[in-house]
Amino acid sequence: MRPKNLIKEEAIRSIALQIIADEGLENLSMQKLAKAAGISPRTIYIKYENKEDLLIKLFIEEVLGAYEKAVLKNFDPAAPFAEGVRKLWLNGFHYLINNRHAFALIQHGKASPLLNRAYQQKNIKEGDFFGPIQQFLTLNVEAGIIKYFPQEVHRALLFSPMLDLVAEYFDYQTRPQQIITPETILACCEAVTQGILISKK
Amino acid sequence: MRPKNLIKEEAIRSIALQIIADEGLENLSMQKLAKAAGISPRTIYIKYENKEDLLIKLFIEEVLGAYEKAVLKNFDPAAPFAEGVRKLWLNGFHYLINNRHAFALIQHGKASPLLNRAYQQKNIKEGDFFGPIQQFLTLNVEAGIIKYFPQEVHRALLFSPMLDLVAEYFDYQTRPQQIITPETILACCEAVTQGILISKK
DNA sequence: TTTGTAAGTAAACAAACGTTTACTTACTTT
DNA sequence: AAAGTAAGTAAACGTTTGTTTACTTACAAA
Repeated sequence: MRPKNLIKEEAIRSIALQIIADEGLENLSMQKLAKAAGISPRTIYIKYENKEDLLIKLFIEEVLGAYEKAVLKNFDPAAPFAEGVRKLWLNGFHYLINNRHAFALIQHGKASPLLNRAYQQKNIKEGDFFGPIQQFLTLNVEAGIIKYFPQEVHRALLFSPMLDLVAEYFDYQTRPQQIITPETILACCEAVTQGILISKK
Repeated sequence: MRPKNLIKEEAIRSIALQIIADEGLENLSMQKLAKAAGISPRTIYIKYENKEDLLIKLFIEEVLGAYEKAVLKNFDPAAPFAEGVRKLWLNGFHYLINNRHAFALIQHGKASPLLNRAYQQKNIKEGDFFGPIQQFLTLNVEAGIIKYFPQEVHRALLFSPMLDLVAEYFDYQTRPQQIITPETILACCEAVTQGILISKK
């Protein structure tokens, strides 16, 4: 039996991400993708059931999986709160600005009903997505260091500004001066941290 | 000369928004839209140059315009900082949870290169988009009440968690218990406010 | 070295795409 | 009341869509 050509599999995924980032999800077609990857449309269907299957696997496995790994790299849930948040911010920020295509699909994941549903199902099936972060937050709530919120709310407060700053970073890449510097990121990280600390009166 | 039927114009816009919210931008087609609105495809082309023109006008005029108006309703740039932010949060949150279709297109605006470009151009042409908020922030920076950041960064810190919470609100609408309550919103609003205040030591 | 078989290709399928053509309708102006 | 005209329709344009059919290729196992 002829073995799968893994290089072609990788080409499909990376070129699909590139088209989505440059032209949007609405402009990705199977035929365009095949032509850009230098393969027959049929070959895509050997590796993926159909277009939806390709998009979902791209989003969940290729993008979210790698993003989670990058964010959690060298992260210690037992670290002091401010230090832990800083680690997560810097990991996430550096990964995303160096992986523009992945960031683009993450943004699509918040807009497209198809990807949104897939994400919700993944979150339900594997409750431990970004598990160490949940553990980290629970520890700090129980220690009376930060305010209690449901985990989704904690995530919105702590990390959604970071994603917005990545978007601004890319916007400013085409302009003469970048305003999203490493110092900006650290200052913003401190601000969100300060926001959910229980203030010592 | 036969006058334009404004009811049909409104139908095109509202049904387009509905399709985008329910099926995603990638599943909106001119023929599908015409059929759903009970009109001929040609009629859409009387009011819009082409599909891109329709999407951009929907996004900029119909959605962002109305959103800006709702957020700024009864907002006073001279109000105390915490009070002003609270007003903006409540205005925005209530508008978005009552206008699911508008929220969906705003999310697409962050993902789709077409809409993203259109937004950037609008922002460059009319520098006063969300002008009263800029004024409000400048006032509070100059008074030494809040930390200085570029306006885009201020907006990321103050408002991106709110949009994320709206997304969570809709996610939880299909589940037995809503976790994003008015109390949650107020508590989160206080957290982001606390984050950018200059702490009195 | 031959053979079995899944991986891969080129070409095609019907359906749907964005947009236009040819025509009719309804209202304003005279 | 008649004429002029932009709004509107039904049907079609050529192209592209997602997916499949019929065939070839390249490798593992025998």
